[in-house]
Amino acid sequence: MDLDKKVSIAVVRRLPRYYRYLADLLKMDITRVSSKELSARMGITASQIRQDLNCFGGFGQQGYGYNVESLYNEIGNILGLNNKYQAIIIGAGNMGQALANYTNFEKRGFKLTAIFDVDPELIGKSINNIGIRDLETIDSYIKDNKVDVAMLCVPYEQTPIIADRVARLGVKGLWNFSPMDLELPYDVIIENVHLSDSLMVLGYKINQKLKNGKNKK
Amino acid sequence: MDLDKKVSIAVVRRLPRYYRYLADLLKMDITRVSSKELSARMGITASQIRQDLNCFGGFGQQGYGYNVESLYNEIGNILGLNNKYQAIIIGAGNMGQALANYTNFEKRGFKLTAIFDVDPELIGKSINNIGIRDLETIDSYIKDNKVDVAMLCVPYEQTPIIADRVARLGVKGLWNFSPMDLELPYDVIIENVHLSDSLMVLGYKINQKLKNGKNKK
DNA sequence: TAGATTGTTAATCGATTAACAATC
DNA sequence: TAGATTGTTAATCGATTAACAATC
Repeated sequence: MDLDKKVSIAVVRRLPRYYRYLADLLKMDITRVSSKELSARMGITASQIRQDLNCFGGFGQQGYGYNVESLYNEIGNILGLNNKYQAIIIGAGNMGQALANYTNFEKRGFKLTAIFDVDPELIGKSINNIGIRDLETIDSYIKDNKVDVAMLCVPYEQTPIIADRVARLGVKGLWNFSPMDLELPYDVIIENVHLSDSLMVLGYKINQKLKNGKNKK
Repeated sequence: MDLDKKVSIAVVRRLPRYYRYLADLLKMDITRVSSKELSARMGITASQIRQDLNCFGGFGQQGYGYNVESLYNEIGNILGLNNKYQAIIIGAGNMGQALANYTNFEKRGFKLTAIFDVDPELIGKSINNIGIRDLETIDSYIKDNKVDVAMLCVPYEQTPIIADRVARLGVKGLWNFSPMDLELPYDVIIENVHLSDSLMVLGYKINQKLKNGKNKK
């Protein structure tokens, strides 16, 4: 419980995985788990599991292991899933609509409150009970509603412009779906989802496998 | 050009980023770039850039740097963007539809040939000129059409079942959008897009920032 | 108590950065 | 040629793994 030594991003990115595996165990009514058992399930070393968890506190008990439910809750807290960060989606195209239909924002610590677009066809409609508003009105909306997070699903060229605009208005975090690395001169947290990068990496991996297959002959 | 020392995944995941930045330079009609200049743009060290590129070959020239266009093409080749991996989308819900509307598959080395779903309302319709077929018919489709990649956008519970099914049929790679880590006893390449994990990490980062802000006072 | 398993320190491994000879 | 910049080796840094005393 002392900490505030900086936790590396590698550790942080494993937290949601732990959380998922613990949810599975919970569902199976398993009440305790050792780092060794979890290691076998997850395919990472028991040592790493213990190291990772100890970045945040001593959640286990010698000779016993970890209580599944309490560890699950602890990790949920660390991830801030109990938050209600006010979130908006900008861009109601395919990706924006897919996101808007995501039903687990609240379980992840977010609350979707509005969607914005420029298309008159879309403005006024609703997705999942969330209204689509005119992008022109976004400034006052953010000011009035203390928006914490903007989810950016706008076309490539628009992305840096909109990102800058909402960052100026005090949004704390951006979830960016455009294939670019945003650089903002503000103190804004950015989490990128680079789908096309991921796709290219998939292509690379398949190539490698095929190549190696041939070489082995 | 010797290589086949294994390239680490960290390096591979940077390749699409290099590719994007080089595309930007190309668009600006910049013909040459040094690792130092690229370093300044990308915010990674020049040393790392040179190390990364030299995993694949000596693309530069002493005293000159790198030719933007040829480096761009080289990286495209390494990523296999000239491939035409036959791809199908399984699940025509929100995410599946968003993917189906993605227009750059061919630029990324993939060709979308079919979409599958179980919903009678959807079967027979088309997205982006690609027909939605009955999931029941997927086995014969994969056999007849030599499908390389399946993009999994099916509900959580279905995912491992469908993944196993298409893996058995010889699909080479899976692009998985379900929040689970697929484990298949086959030699299948898996690339995960864990959107909810990404969202939780965003939440974590925002929490940390807020916490540190308070501590600093 | 004896056995099990953590929390934590120390050792190893791999990735990043620095340095510089090679060379365009 | 002199200057610039690569390719590559060596040094550093950080993350993962191993080991084990502490303790439930």
